[in-house]
Amino acid sequence: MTITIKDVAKKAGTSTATVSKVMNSSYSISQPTIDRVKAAMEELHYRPNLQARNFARKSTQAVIFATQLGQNIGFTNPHMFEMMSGLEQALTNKGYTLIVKNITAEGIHEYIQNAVETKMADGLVIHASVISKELDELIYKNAIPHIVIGKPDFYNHFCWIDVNNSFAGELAARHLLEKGYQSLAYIGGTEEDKISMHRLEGIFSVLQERDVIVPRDYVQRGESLCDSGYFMTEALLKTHHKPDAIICANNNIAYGCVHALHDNNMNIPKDMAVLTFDDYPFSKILKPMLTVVNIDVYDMGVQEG
Amino acid sequence: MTITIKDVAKKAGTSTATVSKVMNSSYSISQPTIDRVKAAMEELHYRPNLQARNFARKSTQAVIFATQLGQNIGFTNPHMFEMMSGLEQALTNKGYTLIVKNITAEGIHEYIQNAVETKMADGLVIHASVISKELDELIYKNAIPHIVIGKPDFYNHFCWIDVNNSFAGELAARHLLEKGYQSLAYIGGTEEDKISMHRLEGIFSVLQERDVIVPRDYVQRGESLCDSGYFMTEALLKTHHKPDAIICANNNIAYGCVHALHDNNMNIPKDMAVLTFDDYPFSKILKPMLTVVNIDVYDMGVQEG
DNA sequence: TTGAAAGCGCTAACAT
DNA sequence: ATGTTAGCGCTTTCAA
Repeated sequence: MTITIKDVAKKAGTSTATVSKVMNSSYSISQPTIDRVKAAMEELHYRPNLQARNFARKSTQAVIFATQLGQNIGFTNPHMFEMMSGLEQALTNKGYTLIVKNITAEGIHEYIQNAVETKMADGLVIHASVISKELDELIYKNAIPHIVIGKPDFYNHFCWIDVNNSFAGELAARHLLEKGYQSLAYIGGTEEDKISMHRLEGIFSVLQERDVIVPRDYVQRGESLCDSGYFMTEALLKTHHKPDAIICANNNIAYGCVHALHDNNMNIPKDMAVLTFDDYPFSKILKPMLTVVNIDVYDMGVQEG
Repeated sequence: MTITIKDVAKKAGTSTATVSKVMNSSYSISQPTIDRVKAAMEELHYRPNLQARNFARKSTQAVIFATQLGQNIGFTNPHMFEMMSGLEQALTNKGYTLIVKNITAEGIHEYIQNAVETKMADGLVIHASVISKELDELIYKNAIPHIVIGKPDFYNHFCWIDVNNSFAGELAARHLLEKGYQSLAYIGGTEEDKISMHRLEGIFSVLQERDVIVPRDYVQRGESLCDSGYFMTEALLKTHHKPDAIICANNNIAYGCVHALHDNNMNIPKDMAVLTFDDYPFSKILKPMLTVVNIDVYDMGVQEG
């Protein structure tokens, strides 16, 4: 029924080995033979069976992206999908296939072990939200090809990459100080929000280095929501000495911040500078261009390749 | 090196066929043999090679989700990832694997053809944003197992599912009218936003059925953004006869709407009812609970299974 | 109830 | 430069 390498070989009057060699353009085959084989392939509409090929080659040409999905994840964690998209792109370029797998930190050890033992994929990309110490051990002991996206928060042997949020924070602070702003405020997520905390750390390190003192109420914490950004900004405006620049932990917050300033008739950046970290979607919607420390999460996915 | 079915057979003193039969619990094997084989598998830590199994069975146990990814997609299309997550869930339950593939409407025909011919997957899930007439033909002629997510906007043979947005609109309108609201306004996306348009259609059909006349300025169009919702709401508040209920096309818009009402000191739902369509994230952040026509996009993905 | 053996479709030594 | 052949690891008919 389906055309196999045998059919092609027969039609071309060669052996299957020769056909294989032509396909993989390895070994030396004479031009006439190549032509005959190619003609036969055309004529028969031959398409090699990838499964058979990979099986014979003992490779899968696939990479598993293990992360926590579940309801509302599309809304709560766009960054992850952004990375996933970048990853897919990179893998495609290298002829790999992306398998997406939903898993929890509890289940991952078993899953990965099984995936590796049953040879489901050649490599793994693991979101930091689902790693564990046992997983570290498993991966280390078995030398499983992997990469963790996001910095692990415990001692480990993982190979990981992350956006250097602390550094981004430093950049942000330096930039503002260099522009002449004196008193920087930060409105960020909760203490659990590591990204926000890292950005704050970076900012602090710069301010300390320059002996700038930050009033307690210059650092506000809240949810990563439009509204929360709004309220935190209003809180800042009520402080004794108003700051002259606000660094927002992320875009949701920045959104609310801009709103609040607008409602208070404050001009950006004249009355108040506003800075945030991700480009999207500000490039499109904000008339007063905010300063943006652009971090390419998509690109982070691409780097995995 | 790796333990194969042969090793198990040897250790259990049987043939590989028997081992295979034990694994697939088909055919009749005596209990003692089953025990021996299982013991051998345990002892050797045998793990069947899935690639080999699928190859022999001529199946891949994989489904490709073809959609358009690319930069910022995580932010612009959370719904899609929501569906993807549901899909993954459903596939996992059936022992299938989800392959995610980025593709455009231009490239999909070639990709799918290739994917099918080279036997990359057993089935396809295709996002409506990348379908085309040629694809329809290809899939129809070759009887390729598939499902399109989202309603195609041209005559076709696709097997597709979609959220019935028009019906959701009807529900919304009926609900409000039954609660005693008289003049319904709609703030929605642009004309290109099909979801928004379908919801509006549903609303109109109910209003027409009851001979309710809708003033022109009761239907506002804008971007699917927080800000846009804000401005559209303010526009509504400036109309001659203010409406007593606002239906928002989606949550971004609803977000801005609530804000605007708040800024205008209007109480929800006393002064104005607000209704929107997706649950998330209102369940968490809004004190005055909005009425929500909950559409489970995640579940839509699950249905694919 | 079990086993022998012929594949699945391709690759890769090894020979020629 | 080309062909022979033995796999890859599992399934599945067919016979015993």
